[in-house]
Amino acid sequence: MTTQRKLLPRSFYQRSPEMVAHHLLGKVLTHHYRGEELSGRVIEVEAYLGLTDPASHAFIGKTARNAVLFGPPGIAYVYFIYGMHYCLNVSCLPDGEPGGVLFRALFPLKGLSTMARLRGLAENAKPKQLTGGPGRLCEAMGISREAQNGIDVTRHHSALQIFDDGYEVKTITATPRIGISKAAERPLRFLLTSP
DNA sequence: GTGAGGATCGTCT
DNA sequence: GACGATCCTCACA
Repeated sequence: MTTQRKLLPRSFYQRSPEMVAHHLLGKVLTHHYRGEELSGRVIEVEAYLGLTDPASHAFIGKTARNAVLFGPPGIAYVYFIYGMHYCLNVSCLPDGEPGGVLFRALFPLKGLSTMARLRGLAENAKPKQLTGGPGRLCEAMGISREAQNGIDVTRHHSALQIFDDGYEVKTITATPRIGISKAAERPLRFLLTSP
């Protein structure tokens, strides 16, 4: 089971957000936080298509906030929402074409006690309480806009990276996206049914 | 167990 | 000046 883990290359992200979202399930998100490794398996994501998707931040055109989505693929896009939460995305498609994938939930693997502390929870907190939700997983992983927006997740020395550890994905379920008001009916949310 | 409402601020009009 | 790719708490059943 413990095969060598491989850092996902930029070409992995240079595809449509739907494809990238689909293939990101089961991969491992890792953040080097103050000398400690925090990591979790990706179990829920959503695709945001760009100029053709009214729910996407990129739909309105390029602005200071969403510039990362219009840049090269494989870059972390972190934004602040509702005055209290951060959400983590990774950019997709070639340079110049906007698109991204939102990380909605992880299954925590390493650094559980640090995650619990960052979330303000007890050591024995359930995975869902720790990293089940876009805002929660950012808090648990120590991710903020100032520090992580614009980071290249395909570089070997990046604080934020995504690996393939050989985990075999069994069943993927597609459902409508959560918490949006426009184009809410499109099935662009993907999740693993058995982590 | 389920549902309503509040917190709180960066970003765009 | 309005609103949002959310989360938490507190009623009520």
